[in-house]
Amino acid sequence: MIKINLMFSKATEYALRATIYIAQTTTEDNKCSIDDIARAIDSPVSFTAKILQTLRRDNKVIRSVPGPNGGFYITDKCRNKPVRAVLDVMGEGQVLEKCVLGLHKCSGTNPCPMHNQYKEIKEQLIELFDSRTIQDLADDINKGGKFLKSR
Amino acid sequence: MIKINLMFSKATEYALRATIYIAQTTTEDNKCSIDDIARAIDSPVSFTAKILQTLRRDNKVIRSVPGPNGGFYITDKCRNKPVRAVLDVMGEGQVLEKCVLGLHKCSGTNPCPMHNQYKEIKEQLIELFDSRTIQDLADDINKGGKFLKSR
DNA sequence: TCTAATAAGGACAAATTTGTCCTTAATTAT
DNA sequence: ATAATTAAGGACAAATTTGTCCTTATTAGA
Repeated sequence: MIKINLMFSKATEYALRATIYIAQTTTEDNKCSIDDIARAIDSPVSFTAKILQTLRRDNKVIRSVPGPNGGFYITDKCRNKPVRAVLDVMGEGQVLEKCVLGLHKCSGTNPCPMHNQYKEIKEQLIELFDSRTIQDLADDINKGGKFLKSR
Repeated sequence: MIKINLMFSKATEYALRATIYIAQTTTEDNKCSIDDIARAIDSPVSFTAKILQTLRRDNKVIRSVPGPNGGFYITDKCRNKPVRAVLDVMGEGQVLEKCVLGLHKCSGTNPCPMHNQYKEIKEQLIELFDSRTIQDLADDINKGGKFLKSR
């Protein structure tokens, strides 16, 4: 049995991929369904449905309407949010700040032995998730050569 | 309820801290006990015991002997292994290679939209865990100003 | 050899994460 | 209004991770 964890929970990985897919394929007038999304990002349908509920909470990331021609979509305002917004709504916003060795309080004044070197990497990670927007990543896919599932 | 996951499992975090503590405080003639370790790294005793069993497997990272004056210690050979060795024995050696979006096969030929930028960060992470040795980190602590638990 | 000290190991329990299924609610089109 | 379509939401189940506890094995020393 091989381990494959890193960085984010499965739920957050699905959330990131789903959000990017929604940004890539929908407008307010052209929504997509749970089934579309799960197929496109290669995720379990029912679990994905749960995650989409979280993503739409308070309209922070995506929106949805039920009924015929309903489904999920994203507003222009949300498209332009940093990817970090997805982490936040999934409750993993602080993940990028965490200590590699798991100290509850690891900082310049109480550093773990990895702190100083890891800090620089951490800053790049934070910059990456704060500077790239959801739309940004969707555009990458539409330009071609980038994917949301393995082939 | 706040989330605090990142990067490694709790088990691996404890494993890293425990190994560093053992390198910091023991020699073949001066071992330390499970209780010492759990106290020093602020981890649950019984769970730590389990993790230590894994770490000593095949003498890959640490060694142990039961009985009076027994306990855990590390050989010079193992001290000088990269921290990556701890990840390997904990079954998380591949963690650093993983895709941030969770694609099973994310690579230059099948990249996720984060791949290119994340690759550079990933390389630094790998370099960090491959270049720093266990003893290295233990020395940091002995020099003072670095810690294995929060104060 | 006996006892004490210590780790090894198995069985189990609790907590969390991942996932499914079914019913209800909302929306649209007829 | 009614029917069809779709998401919302709750209850539950499975899998994994985290953690505990108890018994056994090993070692050292008296």
